[in-house]
Amino acid sequence: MVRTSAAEVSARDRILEAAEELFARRGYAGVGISEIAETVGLSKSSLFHHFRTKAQLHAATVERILSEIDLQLTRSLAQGGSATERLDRWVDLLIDLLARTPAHARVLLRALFEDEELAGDIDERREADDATRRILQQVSNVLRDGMAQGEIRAANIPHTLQSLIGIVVYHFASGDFGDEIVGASIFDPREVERRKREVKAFLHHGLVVSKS
Amino acid sequence: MVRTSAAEVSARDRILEAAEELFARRGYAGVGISEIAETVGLSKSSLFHHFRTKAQLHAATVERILSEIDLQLTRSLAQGGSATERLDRWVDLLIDLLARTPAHARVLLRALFEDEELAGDIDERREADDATRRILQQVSNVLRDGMAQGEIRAANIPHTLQSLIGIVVYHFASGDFGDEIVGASIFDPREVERRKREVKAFLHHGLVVSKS
DNA sequence: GTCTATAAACAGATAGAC
DNA sequence: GTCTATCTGTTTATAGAC
Repeated sequence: MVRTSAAEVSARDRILEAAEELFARRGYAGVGISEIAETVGLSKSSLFHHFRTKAQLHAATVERILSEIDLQLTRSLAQGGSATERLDRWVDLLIDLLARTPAHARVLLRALFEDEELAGDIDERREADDATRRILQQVSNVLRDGMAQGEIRAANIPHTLQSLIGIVVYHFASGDFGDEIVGASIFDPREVERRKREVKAFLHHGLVVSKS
Repeated sequence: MVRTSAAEVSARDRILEAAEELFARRGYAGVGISEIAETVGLSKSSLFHHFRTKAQLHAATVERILSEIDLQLTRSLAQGGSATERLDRWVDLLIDLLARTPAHARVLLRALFEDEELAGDIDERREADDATRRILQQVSNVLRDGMAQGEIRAANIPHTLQSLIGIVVYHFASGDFGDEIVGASIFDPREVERRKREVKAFLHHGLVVSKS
């Protein structure tokens, strides 16, 4: 990987930033290479110098997001604490990461749906899959630990993972629809803080008031 | 609206079925009119006889799904019961509806993300929006009733709606990724039943074991 | 590393015959 | 209601100069 020497952002990174924004808004098939090139201020052909195909550019975009999230979550979970504390911290941090860059959640969810048309064996895709596995393995470990300690209810772990993804990632990918439901921008700092509180309260108490 | 006289499915409906399947797999921009036409066994031009534009065909596809879901959920909620009972029934039925037709959840979630490129004022889109509003209003009412009765915890209703959508709809839209997480097809009847149990347990108890 | 020019395929949509 | 033929613009990708 070639790095530019100084503080200036490399052409490669500027392409990836523009691509993320556009892929988030219109998906893989909805964005043309020429449109990304225009946004960056390069010609179409220059993009093909940095990325062999459109599919590889997309895979690199997804990989960049997942690697960053994996890095930060790993660092946070390493700080220790009870399973409940780690789970709460995981939720807070993931929400912060997805709220800071609105394009993240959308690109990630869309990438899930677009797995069929992005099937080829691209290095970046394999790295993205690895990052995904690491992220999921770490939450699984927290849940398993919590269950062993009696801190966390004995739920089915895979289905719990799916619920956590649905609750956190879907919300920040829901765009105008989400805005309309909550009556404000889902990325408004006040609404982000509210989301953290509501998600954690959901995890701690569920919705239904216990009769016991 | 023109209806064929007998049991045979109209060309319009055959187009909508093929369109749903394809839009679910590759999204709005990823599917060509000619591909849909080929699947149905008609020429490209024949599709333009039934639907003025590609955007209208897509809107009609989404509208058909939402109207069916709205109809069934309305019927179910009308059967009465406590707020908790109605909420549980709502979850069970929505999961059944999304599990019965794998394309449904994907088309719906993708439509959320593709709101930008489908902005025009199409009749079918307005009807789809109305159905969505009715569906959400009905769950909101259940939640509000339950809170008034002390059956349901005093949570923020919009954020709770988002969580419910994330937990139920995302799961059935997650495709191969979801399959890999749960270690089986998410549409396998056993896994669907498990999803119902896990979601309801989540709603009733949360994840964390209460210390009180 | 960036460019212009171009290839070859495909998109959505329309005209008009039957 | 379905068809063939066609228009116009756009797509990904490549060749080759600088």
